[in-house]
Amino acid sequence: MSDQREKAMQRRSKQREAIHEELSKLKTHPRSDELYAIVRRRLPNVSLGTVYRNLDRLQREGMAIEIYCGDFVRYDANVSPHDHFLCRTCRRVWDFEPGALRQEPAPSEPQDVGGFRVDGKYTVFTGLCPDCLRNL
Amino acid sequence: MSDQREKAMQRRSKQREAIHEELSKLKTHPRSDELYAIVRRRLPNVSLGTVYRNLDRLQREGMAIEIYCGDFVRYDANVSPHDHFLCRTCRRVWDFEPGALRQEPAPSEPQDVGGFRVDGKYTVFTGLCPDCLRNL
DNA sequence: TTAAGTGCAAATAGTTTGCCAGAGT
DNA sequence: ACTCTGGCAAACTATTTGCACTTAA
Repeated sequence: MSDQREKAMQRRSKQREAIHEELSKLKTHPRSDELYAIVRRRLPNVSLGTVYRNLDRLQREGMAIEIYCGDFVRYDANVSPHDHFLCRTCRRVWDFEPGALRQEPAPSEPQDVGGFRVDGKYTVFTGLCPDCLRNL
Repeated sequence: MSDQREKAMQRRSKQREAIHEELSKLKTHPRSDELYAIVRRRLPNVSLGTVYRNLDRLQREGMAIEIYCGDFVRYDANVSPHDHFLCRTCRRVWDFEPGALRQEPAPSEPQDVGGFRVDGKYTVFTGLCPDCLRNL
């Protein structure tokens, strides 16, 4: 009764490495197209589809997280638990450690709560960033 | 120096009323197309564009909230602070009051934190819902 | 009467996918 | 060699928008 399926062999690729490295350097939580432009400076032939495929894979493997911003997704190579701030005006995302608004950290192991298996949590604060507040 | 601009007059419409009422009846956090199908039973000629326009307006007026699910948006007429759970498999959204994982409520008034004006907060837990856990 | 709101369809934009060539082990 | 991975472009899907017509006030 054992599962006979072969696990697909995982190969490394310079594209995925470049995508992960460039994402790791950034603190700006780039959109796919922004990261694509940056990776293209290193690998001029990389395609946007490859960026999407690898961001999805990195996320599934726990090496990146997705931040849903409504009209698009932003990516972050910092997978340690932290919150974000989404500016309603410029739609940039910032890391946020709000002191007085401190959150419970996400469970590090999947945890069963009321019949749900919780394996992640994300908190996004919304409002106006300092730049947009200044230009009000 | 006073602002002479006329504020645009706001009219009621049976479409917006129907959209808000039907959304209020639902506890399922529908997608736009799901709500569209329901409203269409009352107003067979409403268009999807009208549903979008009014959901956006209800949200801006504080009568509904948007829940970003990555590939689409879900809507909720319950604007009182509460968290959500997004199932990674079926991508349904549930209300979530996680007891041990209790959150700080969102600030009811805009609050300035480290140069940011925070006017909202949303927390989404992710994982597997009871149904999908059963079918594993 | 008049401009806000709607219906419709076309346009937009982010993301996904099929296919075949290319590369990692 | 075997098959995972990528490049490319077409396809897909949620959402937005332009425009002429309705309708609330």
